[in-house]
Amino acid sequence: MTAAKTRVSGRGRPSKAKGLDLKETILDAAEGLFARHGFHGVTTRQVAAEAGVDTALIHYYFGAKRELFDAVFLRRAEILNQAREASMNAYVKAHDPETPGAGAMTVEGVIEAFIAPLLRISQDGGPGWKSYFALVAQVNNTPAWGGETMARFFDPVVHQLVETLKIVRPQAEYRDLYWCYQFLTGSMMLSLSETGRIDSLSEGECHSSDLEAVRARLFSYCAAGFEAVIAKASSAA
Amino acid sequence: MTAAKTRVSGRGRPSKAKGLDLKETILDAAEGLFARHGFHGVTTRQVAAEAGVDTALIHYYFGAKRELFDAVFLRRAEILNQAREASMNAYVKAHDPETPGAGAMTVEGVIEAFIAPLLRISQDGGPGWKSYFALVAQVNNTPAWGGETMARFFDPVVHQLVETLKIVRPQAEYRDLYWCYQFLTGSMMLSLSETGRIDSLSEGECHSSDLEAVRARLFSYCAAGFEAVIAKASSAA
DNA sequence: GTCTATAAGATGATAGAC
DNA sequence: GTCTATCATCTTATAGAC
Repeated sequence: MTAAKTRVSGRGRPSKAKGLDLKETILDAAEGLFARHGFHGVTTRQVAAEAGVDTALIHYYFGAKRELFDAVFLRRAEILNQAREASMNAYVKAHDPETPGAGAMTVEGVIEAFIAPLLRISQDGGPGWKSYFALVAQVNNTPAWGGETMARFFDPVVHQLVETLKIVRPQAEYRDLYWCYQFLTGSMMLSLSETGRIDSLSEGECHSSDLEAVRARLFSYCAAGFEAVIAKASSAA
Repeated sequence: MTAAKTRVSGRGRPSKAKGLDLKETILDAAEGLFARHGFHGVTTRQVAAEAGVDTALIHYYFGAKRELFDAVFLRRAEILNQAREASMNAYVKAHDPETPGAGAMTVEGVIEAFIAPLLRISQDGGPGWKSYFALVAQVNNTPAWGGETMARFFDPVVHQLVETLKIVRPQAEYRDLYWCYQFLTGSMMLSLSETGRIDSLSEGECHSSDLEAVRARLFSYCAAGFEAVIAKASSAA
């Protein structure tokens, strides 16, 4: 539906050194389509049409279709990881016990430091980021190559989360923290993908695009869940 | 990989009135493949090969590819809904205030009545059910036609959950209950789809196939989350 | 860098023999 | 009911002109 950015037809002299812009245009188009229909649900022709470029250009820039997908996935993963790592480091630093007057870290605080950057980026980052989160959510639930892809890109920051939580609750077992992380990531990814299901389910009471509503609830929801699981495990031991 | 059930080749006289069995065989094959690779990631030829039947038979029995998918999705949805509805009705009845000696309903109890049937079916139902849950999880995170499909099949039982929770916590706002349900379903679906990611993430500490571990944590995790969100909303009002 | 043209093969679906 | 054979179309990807 959406055509090319500037030029309508590919006629005549390409308006100079568009190479890099075109590459981004193709990535944007691919990102949106992959997010909506999945890897196999999109053809390179569709991507070319959406980007307003020729099919051959896609192969010229990215090679095979799967490489295009990886390029889409990789483009924002780095930014995401840096934002989350910085957020968690800042939280830990702000609650350094050596710092006078700094309060102690809390489970909810750590979880907020882990999730909040994603909500903020989704809210302020524009439609490309919305598509990207939907894409990640889909990959996360794809058994075939999803688990491997997620691990490759996002495992380090998750380990950072778990280790930080282990500092806050030293008595907690790692297996409880990992299970709780799985619960957390399921909730978080579904919320970030904004599927619209809660809109119809709640008959207009809630809107999946309302990430402020997510922010107001998800942190305390997850924190209470973590605490409950940890407490239950301790009492059973 | 897996060949046909009984006959090795399609040669000779088909061993009588196999029609219904074959239909199920095709559905089983399609279910497993769709669960792993999604709708567009599977070809009718692959389904035919996996089922050990001819390609034409698939169209003879089910028509178009999308109709085959719907048949796969529908086959177990009904069973699932009945199991969950029965479980929740039984829980409500067991805690009827009119019944002498019956304790009051709890948030955790209601949530357990909602989720436990799925865990039990996945544990006792065989590999077909495992595939089915992975398939539902994938559809749940598919923006294109996923939301609509999920709504069509599973909205009623979710409304039943929300209404029952509203009885247990009358002061809770519906929007809080719907948001918490979204968090719950994200956790639940990811756990049921057994993607294997937690296995590598936890370096062998946890296994996604260990639904007993999920059972031991998910109910209390979600219940604590619901309570926290409800409490926060009340105090803010 | 960008387009035209096309190769080489896979895909959903059907008609008709048995 | 089941299989053979095939159509018409679409797919990814490349070679080569400009």
